[in-house]
Amino acid sequence: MVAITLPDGSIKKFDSAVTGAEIAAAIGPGLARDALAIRLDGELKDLGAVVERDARVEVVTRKDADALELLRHDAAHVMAEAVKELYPETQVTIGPAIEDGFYYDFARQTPFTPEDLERIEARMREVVERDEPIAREVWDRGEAIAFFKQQGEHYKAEIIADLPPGEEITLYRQGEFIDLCRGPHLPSTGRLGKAFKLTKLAGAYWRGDSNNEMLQRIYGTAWASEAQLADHLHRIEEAKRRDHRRLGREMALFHFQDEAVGMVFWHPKGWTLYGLLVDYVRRRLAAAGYVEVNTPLLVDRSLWEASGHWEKFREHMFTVEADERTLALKPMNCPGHVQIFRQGLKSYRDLPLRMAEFGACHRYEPSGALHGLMRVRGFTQDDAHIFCTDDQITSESVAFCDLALGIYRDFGFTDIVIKLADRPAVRAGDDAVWDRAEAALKSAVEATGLEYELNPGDGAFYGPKLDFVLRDAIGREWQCGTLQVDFVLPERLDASYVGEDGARHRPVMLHRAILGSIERFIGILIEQYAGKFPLWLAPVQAVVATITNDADAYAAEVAAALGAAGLRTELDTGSDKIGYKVRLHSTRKVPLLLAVGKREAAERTVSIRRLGGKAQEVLALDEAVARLTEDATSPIGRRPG
RNA sequence: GCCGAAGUAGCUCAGUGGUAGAGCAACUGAUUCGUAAUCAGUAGGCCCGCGGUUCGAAUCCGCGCUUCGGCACCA
Repeated sequence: MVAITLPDGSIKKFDSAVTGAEIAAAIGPGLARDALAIRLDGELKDLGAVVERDARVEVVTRKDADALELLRHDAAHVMAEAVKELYPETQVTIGPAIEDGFYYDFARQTPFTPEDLERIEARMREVVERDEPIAREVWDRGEAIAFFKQQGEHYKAEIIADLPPGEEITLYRQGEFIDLCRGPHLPSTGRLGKAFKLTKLAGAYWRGDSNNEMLQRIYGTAWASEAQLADHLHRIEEAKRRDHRRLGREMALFHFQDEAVGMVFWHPKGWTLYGLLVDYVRRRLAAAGYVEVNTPLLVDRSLWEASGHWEKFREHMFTVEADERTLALKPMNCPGHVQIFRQGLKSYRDLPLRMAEFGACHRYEPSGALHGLMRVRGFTQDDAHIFCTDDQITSESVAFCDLALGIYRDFGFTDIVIKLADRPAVRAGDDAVWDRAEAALKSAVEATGLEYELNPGDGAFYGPKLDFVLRDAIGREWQCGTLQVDFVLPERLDASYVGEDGARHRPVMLHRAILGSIERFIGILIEQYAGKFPLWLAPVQAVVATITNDADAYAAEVAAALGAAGLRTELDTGSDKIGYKVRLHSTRKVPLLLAVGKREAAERTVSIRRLGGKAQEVLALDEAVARLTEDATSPIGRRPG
């Protein structure tokens, strides 16, 4: 007797062991038809899995969130089957389900072409049409290895040979195609349905190691319904429309060109934005007790040798020869800050010393890593180093988390994941110090009340760190802030302070950034806001547009009044119709459009239209200036001057 | 850096061996209009670069550069 507890709490009894399919059938014919798999005591299993003892069972259908992973995993297998049919000389390797879809890595001499992709997708649809049953088989390890070797599938044989001893070797067979797989799978290929699409071709290293040969990866997306697929494709289009590289060009914010690969040419409107961000952060830092400094871009090699960068970071540094010496463009600001710290004797009374710099850094990034503003070779960090005692690590960490989260909130980021990376295998400093530093970071994160993830062993060699990952308006994640504890650099560069006891001590350095790089953060903001910046950040805040040229003189007066009140204002006295001007400035994403015609000129009013809205608000000029300057106030109050 | 694809007007793209094109943007003129496109005209090109094949190359071939999609990298 086997008693199966269903999700609604009811219990079905069977005389002997039953399969998932039989359980579904016992509940109802509709469910039997829709069943894809079961969840047995919380664990996903094939529909054909046998339940031999009392258990909780849920029947999984397309409507369940679990179904997506199954569908995607099956899509990968169906793709592999299609590829083997079309190109039998191809070897299969691995093909997992991933976010939004799946991929499969293949080994093949001649690369796949975009036309091959179409053929493969068409063949996949035939495999689905055939509705081949998918059967699970348990194999002996040696036999499985011999089988795949004999099939010419050397990668599969290698994977099996590397599986931990004692692990059950399961193969899944569908039609002529048989693949090593942990499962679970759908009962047949027909259940995959039609809601899938192959999306891109890419290279990928075998086992993710760049020392290995490169395989060919085919990516696809798969969903439970065609409506979901259409939604997904629509989201991709939406993301393209938000792409900061496209918006940056359209909005005349910046450009790149071949003579300065990976470095930004900031245009007037982009530089306005840049300045606004720096100004905002500068005032936040001042309020949080930081001092600001500036250190040289070009520094002699000897300092980088002393700091350890020459040894660990050399290949990412640009160098310059001059005066028979080798200078390096700074890739980081920390060694420079230690030089300032070392000027003059420091007392424990000087600590914590929070030293900030909008530090222009250059790094020779691999060419394939460059990506618009997000990954550049010349950028400016909102960097700071906090020199403090061991005892101050906790309070400084808590204060930093508070500051960072406040800043993120001002830009509309509230969905933030914090990652705590602790000691790596190879590290500097003794364990007692690591214990304290890790505990300090942990208590700082806990004080924020936010959830955090542990990245075990992912800390820097010189200390543990917290990373702040923001999730933007369309769900993408960006790592921005960081807080790193460093016990090593003060030692290497001989920073010290005099303690209460009159003896010399090593300070601890906390490396920290909030936006990360200004360039990158602007890229993120462009995409977060889809170019429609909040009023305080918009490069052009208002356009005064005339309805007829009779209002030109008054319009100039309105624009001047707004400009005098500190609003970034443009005047449009062109001879186009007001409808055209509304459209033009709307597509340019100007937040405020002030239309003035004969009526406004006569009454000394303005008609305000806000971006995205249709409503117009007619206000007296003085009132409008007061209202709009109020609306344009930055989150930390009016800009001085 | 590695695999693949692409590079034609400011932008989006057509042109696949025989006189470089369209739409939008720009410029000029007319129009003076009440909230997402007024009309007409003009101008705009080392077709990424360098070699090669050919009577002839934007088009075919080779090399290089850059960009895009991934992989690796992101101390």
